[in-house]
Amino acid sequence: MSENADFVPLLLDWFAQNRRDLPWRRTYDPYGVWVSEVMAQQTQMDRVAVYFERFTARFPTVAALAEADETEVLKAWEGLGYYSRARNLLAAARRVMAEHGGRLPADFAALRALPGVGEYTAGAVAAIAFGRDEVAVDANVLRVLARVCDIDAPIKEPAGKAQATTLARELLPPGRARDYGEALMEFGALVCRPRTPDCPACPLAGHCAARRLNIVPDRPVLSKSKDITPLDVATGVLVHAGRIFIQKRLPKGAWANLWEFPGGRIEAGETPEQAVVREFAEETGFATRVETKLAVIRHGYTTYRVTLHCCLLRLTDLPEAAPPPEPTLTAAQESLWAAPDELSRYAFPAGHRKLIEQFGESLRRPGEARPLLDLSAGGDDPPRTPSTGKV
DNA sequence: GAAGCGTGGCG
DNA sequence: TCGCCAAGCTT
Repeated sequence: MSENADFVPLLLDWFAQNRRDLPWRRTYDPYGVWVSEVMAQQTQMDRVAVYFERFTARFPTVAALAEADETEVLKAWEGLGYYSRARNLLAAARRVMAEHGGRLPADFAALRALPGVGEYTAGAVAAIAFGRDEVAVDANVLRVLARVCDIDAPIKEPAGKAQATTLARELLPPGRARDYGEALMEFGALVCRPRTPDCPACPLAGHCAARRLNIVPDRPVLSKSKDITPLDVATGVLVHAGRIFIQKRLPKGAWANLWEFPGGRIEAGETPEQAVVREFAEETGFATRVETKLAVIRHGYTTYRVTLHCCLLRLTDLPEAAPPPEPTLTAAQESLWAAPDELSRYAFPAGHRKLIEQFGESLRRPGEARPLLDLSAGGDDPPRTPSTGKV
């Protein structure tokens, strides 16, 4: 692989000309770099930038974050996914206050010891925020090195990662870890892209082993992909006396500590309406009936592709004037009856947030003869059947 | 080592 | 529509 021995100066030149203007690059404040790197885990930079601005405006320093409630932090993270990142970030901020005097440590090992900081993030913060000679090997770096240096091991598996990491360290120009690390990743994101590498415009083309061998489509070597399971889920918006029932999920597993409408998997032979009534009874003890179907929302997560059937529910055998009953919770740690305009305070999974936006929109639409969802209580006559559009 | 953990964009 | 993929970490 002698042909690539000298590509790093070209890479640094390219970066100097093509560096994106990302918010944390204005000052490289360590706290900002850290937040951006945690947000960037399994997330593309264009999305990170939007959340970053809002998050750091609300929590501008380690101290400000450390003093926050988890509820607020999750709300600021809402829609970004992988919510354990937010909970770990908060826990780490509190530890930085307690153990590091409120200043993020510059040392790789001390960074690596913080919750939510793995090999990548520790290297990225050490190099980018503090200029330490460390490497940050993310999916971009793996792909770039697999192509330029012709790594033939599956690049996401330990052997392939180890080869790439060794190469990345050997190629690191001492004292320039920040530019080098950012350049490798930026180059992977903008030029040496996953399925559409821009080889004709590539400044490293003359140094790329995969290009010389005409095997760019075969680099990196990919692992076998996992199956995606289709899943039908029913969820219910229970309305009583103008308030909506929501519950806070358990502290472990998917969407830990986020709020939601109760619901669950539609079993074989069940209709969505039957499933949501059954699930509601199991999770809250409430006896309900379906008043109307509100929406069908499609979304995916990890190994599932979910079709979410959303129903408007009413309590059976309870007058609207009666006070909201107390649930017996089996799938949640807490619950409450929220006024419609209070729902925006809580963090919901994306599918449920879409549902809220949809029926919130119908509330605000004045031209309709009757709102899609009538939250103004009473509820004697059911609303018109809405069109179950995808969201 | 493998699986769990979100979401949205794109070809 | 569908599969792939993203500046990964934890258990």
